Amino acid sequence: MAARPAYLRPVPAISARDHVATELERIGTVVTAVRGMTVIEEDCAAEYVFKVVAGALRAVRLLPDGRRYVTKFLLPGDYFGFSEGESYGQSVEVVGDATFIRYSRSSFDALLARDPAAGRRFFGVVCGELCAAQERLLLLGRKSALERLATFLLGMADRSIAATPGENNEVHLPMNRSDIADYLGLTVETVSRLLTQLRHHRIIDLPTSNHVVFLKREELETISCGER
Amino acid sequence: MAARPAYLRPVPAISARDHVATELERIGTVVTAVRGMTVIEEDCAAEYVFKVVAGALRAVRLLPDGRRYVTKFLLPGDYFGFSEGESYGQSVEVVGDATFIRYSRSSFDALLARDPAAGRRFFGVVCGELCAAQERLLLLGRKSALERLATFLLGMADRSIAATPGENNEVHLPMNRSDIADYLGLTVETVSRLLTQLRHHRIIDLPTSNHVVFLKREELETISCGER
DNA sequence: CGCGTGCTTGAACATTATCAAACAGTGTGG
DNA sequence: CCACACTGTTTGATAATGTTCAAGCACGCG
Repeated sequence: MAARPAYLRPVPAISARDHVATELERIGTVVTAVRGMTVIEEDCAAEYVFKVVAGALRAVRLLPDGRRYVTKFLLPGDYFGFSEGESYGQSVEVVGDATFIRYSRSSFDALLARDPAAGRRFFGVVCGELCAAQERLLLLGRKSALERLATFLLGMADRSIAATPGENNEVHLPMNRSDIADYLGLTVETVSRLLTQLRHHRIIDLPTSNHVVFLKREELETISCGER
Repeated sequence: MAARPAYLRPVPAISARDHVATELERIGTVVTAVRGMTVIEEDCAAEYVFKVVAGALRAVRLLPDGRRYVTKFLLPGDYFGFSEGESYGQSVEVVGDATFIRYSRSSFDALLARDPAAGRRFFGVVCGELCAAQERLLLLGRKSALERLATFLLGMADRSIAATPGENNEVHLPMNRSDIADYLGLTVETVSRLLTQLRHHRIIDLPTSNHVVFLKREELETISCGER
């Protein structure tokens, strides 16, 4: 088997073999997109809902003066494009070549309208997203730069495919320093400095700038929840 | 009519007169709670879902060392207690004496299971919450202290009852400085200093410490989105 | 080989936090 | 009714964390 980085290994389009999954399969189209492409543009008509199959994307919001915030990194299994109103609330761009499934909003809505199981399913999905967002509000509101970075690294490790959460000891980071900084509410320089600081303390290793190895996972965990 | 502050004026328990509302009405119990009470405790079994009728509450998350973050202020019309798993993800405490409706999780789930309209409704509600959370991620990640405060004041004005959004020129703040600080990821001192700064620039007035009057709304709006 | 992009490192600076103290408003008990 | 205590707010001086600006380095690509 070819040595593809984990984030590029595809996962099955639909994981749970239930009837909601079958219905979704019927209405979805598989799409691939290359690095840098914009999949969704903020304030444009919300015509589709998506699910990531492989690769990585980022959800982005901008301030009028150009300051950028990365709301979320989208990895295999994640949905995106949900919106309450007529238009999308944020842009979504491709970080590393990605494959995803596209569902038209009208057929998605029709599914919700006729099938209570689908409604409950997606209600749960969005509740989970909301909970994750709250976790990040805590991170941005009350954690130090180092704590944010440690939390991020552990979180990425837990989210990577085919990893037992809490046990994965290396991560490939599909995004660059600038994306990480904008995700953690820091600057590129600070992210870079803290990574080298962790490296000098032999808590992580950085074989390449996108490949992180945890040398002392427990210590990272201690840092991440602010216990020092 | 008694001069009750707007945040204590009750709103109808159920606003939209549709059949989902009727179903909800059947399964809800009205509850009142006094200032300081804990309605939901983080990590406890998620047995109920709630909807605020009057008053104000705060959703809170804690770090092991005691740092606190206020995830959201809950005002009349807001739902709370949604959770993906078995337990709540955050605590909810009463800020100003509150009245709310309590729905048991099992009857709420049953409603979702039999009624597609209910599923869609709450899917939409949670999507809206998610969007608001993303707005706040941008605020915490990329806005300055002053920008955060301006955004907060305008946001509270828009959310107060019986106000035309964008036109309300005064707000009563049911929460104290410490709550505001924990909501904006700042300290009490910074919040206080920035409020007096806005007052000295005659952008707001503070007849009492919880009553804010907008003297130059446009300027607040300019500040809030970082255009200066 | 040279260019470009992204990453790292350093020095000076700014913003916001921390520590400390004074002040205001409210309720309680003498 | 006043003194007192309590809580919440404001203000000041100092310090820390993270930013900004600037330059050098590394890797990949034409």
